[in-house]
Amino acid sequence: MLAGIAYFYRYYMFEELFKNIRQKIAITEKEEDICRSLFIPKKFRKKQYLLQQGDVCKYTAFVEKGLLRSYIIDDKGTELIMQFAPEGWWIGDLYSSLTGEVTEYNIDAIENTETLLLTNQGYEQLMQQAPVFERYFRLLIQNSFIAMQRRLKGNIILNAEEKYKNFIHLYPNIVQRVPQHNIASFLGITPESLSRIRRQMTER
Amino acid sequence: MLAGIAYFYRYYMFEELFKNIRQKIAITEKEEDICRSLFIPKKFRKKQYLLQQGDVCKYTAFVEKGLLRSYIIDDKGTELIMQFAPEGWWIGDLYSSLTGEVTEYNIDAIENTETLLLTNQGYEQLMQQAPVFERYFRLLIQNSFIAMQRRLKGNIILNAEEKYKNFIHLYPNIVQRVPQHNIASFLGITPESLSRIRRQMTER
DNA sequence: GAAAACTCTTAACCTACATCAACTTTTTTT
DNA sequence: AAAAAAAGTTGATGTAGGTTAAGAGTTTTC
Repeated sequence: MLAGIAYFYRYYMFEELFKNIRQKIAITEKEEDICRSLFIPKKFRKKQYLLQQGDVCKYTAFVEKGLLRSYIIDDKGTELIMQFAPEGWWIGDLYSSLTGEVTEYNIDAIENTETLLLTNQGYEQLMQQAPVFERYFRLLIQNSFIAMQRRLKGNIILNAEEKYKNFIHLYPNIVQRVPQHNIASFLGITPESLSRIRRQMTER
Repeated sequence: MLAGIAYFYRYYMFEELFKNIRQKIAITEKEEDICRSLFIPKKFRKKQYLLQQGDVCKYTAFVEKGLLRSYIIDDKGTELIMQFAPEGWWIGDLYSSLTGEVTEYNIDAIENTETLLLTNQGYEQLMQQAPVFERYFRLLIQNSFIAMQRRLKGNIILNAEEKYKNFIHLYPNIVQRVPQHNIASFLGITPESLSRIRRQMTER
């Protein structure tokens, strides 16, 4: 009976992950089990850190429920949000994980969040034990790259208002869930500017 | 004798490519041959297009010698250079290749350039015939993603002068090889601004 | 449920960089 | 080697968005 509960619990925990994986590749029962053995469920309460600058990144996190953010802090002490990670997104610092160098990123929870952590070794093991994941991660990073390229482009050619409209269009759900100044930070504009832009948008 | 020359020629053509591949993965003679059968050597003269906006991207190019650029043209008709691709770099439009949608990118040659083209089917065949390349491309895109992320960050937090200095630091060789207004375009600043920045830098 | 800590708004002022326009220098074409 | 085209410079002027500062909500904490 206890085992049954544990099984159910584990099954429930991996729901989003397997949904996400199956959108990209076909996996067998066995490969599912490998995942269950390698991923570590972990919850983060609001404001709790998954990674802090100066650390070496040990995990890449998959978000099952909730919302994380990664950001850097520049010379003047201003935050620049690099990524929001709601349900179904991965977050971490690939560079630090790969090289073992310390990270400049901070990752913390905007909402109470349930994650599945994959350690760096876990990642290697996954690749060896279930090589289909080579393809899964290739596709994942491919999409991230394309998204990042677009974001860069938007960042250069759009003005502040267009950036905001574009953001609303791309991530309507995130707009509802994060404080406004976080969106400003993601867009690379000041909270004051965003506030003015929003007023102008309603005035017209 | 002719076969000998052809062989030598082909060997020579693939030099950079194999060097690049071997930095990431180990490949066998057989896999080398598969490459030789799938890549199409093609030269581009200065200003010649590899891809134009409105086309569907059919090839991804590896640069053996020379220098290509990819850029988009915004509403006001200004070019934004997304990438310079000197020897040892890949260039194309991943999104258009993957989806079959038309591209917004233009790719042309800044210098006379020798490339190896991989068609979209060629890519699929390569993956099937030599699955190690799944890993090669994953690593490749992983690095591109990290680089893109850094570029975005720099673009948001640095001022124009810092962006230029950063560029010189990262790509000293490219600075020598491309016209100054192309660098301005890559950095998302005007040629006039870059000219003024350079004057200020020598004055001090 | 009062205090403290965030979050958002508004206004006055400032600045980095864009725009426009004219001119010089370099490179390419014929 | 002249003409044309492309690349780079310089100055005057404009402006989007940053900065500073103060106040008004809102949410969290104890």
